[in-house]
Amino acid sequence: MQMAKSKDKNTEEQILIAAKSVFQSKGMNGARMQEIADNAGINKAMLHYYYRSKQLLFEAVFNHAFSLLAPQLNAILNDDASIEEKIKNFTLNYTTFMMKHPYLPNFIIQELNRNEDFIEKLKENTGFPNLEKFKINVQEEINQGLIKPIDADQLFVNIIALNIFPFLGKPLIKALTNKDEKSYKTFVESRKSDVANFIINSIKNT
Amino acid sequence: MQMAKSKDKNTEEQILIAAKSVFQSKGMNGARMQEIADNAGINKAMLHYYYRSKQLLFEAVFNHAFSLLAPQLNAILNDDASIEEKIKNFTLNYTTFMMKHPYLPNFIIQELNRNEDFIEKLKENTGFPNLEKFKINVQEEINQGLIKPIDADQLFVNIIALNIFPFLGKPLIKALTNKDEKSYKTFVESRKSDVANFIINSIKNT
DNA sequence: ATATTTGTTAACCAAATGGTTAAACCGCAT
DNA sequence: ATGCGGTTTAACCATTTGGTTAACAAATAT
Repeated sequence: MQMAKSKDKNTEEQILIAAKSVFQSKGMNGARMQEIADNAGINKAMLHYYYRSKQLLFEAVFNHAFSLLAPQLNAILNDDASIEEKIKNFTLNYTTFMMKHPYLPNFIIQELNRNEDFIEKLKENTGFPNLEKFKINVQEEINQGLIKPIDADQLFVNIIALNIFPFLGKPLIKALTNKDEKSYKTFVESRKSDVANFIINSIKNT
Repeated sequence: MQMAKSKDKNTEEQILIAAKSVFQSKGMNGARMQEIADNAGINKAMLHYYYRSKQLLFEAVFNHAFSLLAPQLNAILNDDASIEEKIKNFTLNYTTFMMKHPYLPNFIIQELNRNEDFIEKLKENTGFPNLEKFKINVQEEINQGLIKPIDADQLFVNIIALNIFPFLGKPLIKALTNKDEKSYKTFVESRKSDVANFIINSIKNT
């Protein structure tokens, strides 16, 4: 029977929390099993006891991270609001969420670039974001004359680029714009609405 | 005196070429000195003969990479064309350039995130991009009523976000938009003008 | 020619690292 | 109390990895 349930559950979770922290800030290649163990306050052998190998532990962390990102993207893709509403909601929600998980975008982008095969597995998951509905919505609003003609893929990439980049390029942007941590935060905060307005200004018919 | 100049020069350069290739595709943590040596077709000891340590070899590669990026940014910041012209030129030039060096943006962003202190050294270099002139230009055009009011920092970030992100998020975008290598290339090619129009549409007064 | 400096290599080294093992530990059922 | 299953640890192991060394080769200066 399972016993010491509270205890083992706790250890397994502690490991995942520690692994998240280390993998997300250092990446697969930079992460050290010993550091994860120290971080979780346990013996290194426990990592292998619960998750066989570094690779599998990494995948547990990565899949969890991606499972946080995917719903954010689906939010804009699969609801029935107008394009304008979608963009406003997405920009606000996504930025708010990422300010709480600032390592997430970088981690995912970095690891997807490290191993291109990796995303193939993700595509098979149910819940992997699908653009079909968004494309239809865009086409409808173009036909109705609400927005200017634009390729839906391009629009989608523009939306996520404007929202994600401040988290990917933070060190670069901070240096280029001479901002300290505090003013950078204000800067990103402001983008919660600025970015939506910027996009809508561009595509909306007057 | 210096001798065997052609030969040593050649080896040193071969090392840098190989190091560029390996560091840019695998990052500092993922790169292996042995792989660089193999790639350059020389003995591993040569790497240390010419560049003392992995760290110094990495910095040589990184500084060179950044010295390719910086002029791209300066191009938009320090000329006297109108904002509209600047954006058009930058978008075309930057995308054209990066299609030839697709690993560059990712490499720089990734390594700046790995070591935040790193950018401090870069800031000291002459030629580190400076936004002052761009800010003035933007303010002038706003005052003249040519473009809508917008914070110059936000505009700048939007411009580079839209241009850089397709190279950072390539695996993700490819998967989300169901594009293969060829159609992704077409997609990015199209952005050479699409992105400029998108931005200008947003900020230009009619 | 030959001494000297520079370039190159194979062999080696110490530290780090992912992973394993055997024994100890702990809560519980009998 | 004893046995048993899951849990935890210290010690250990093999491999990888950045880096060094000592000897050798090649080019140049004298």
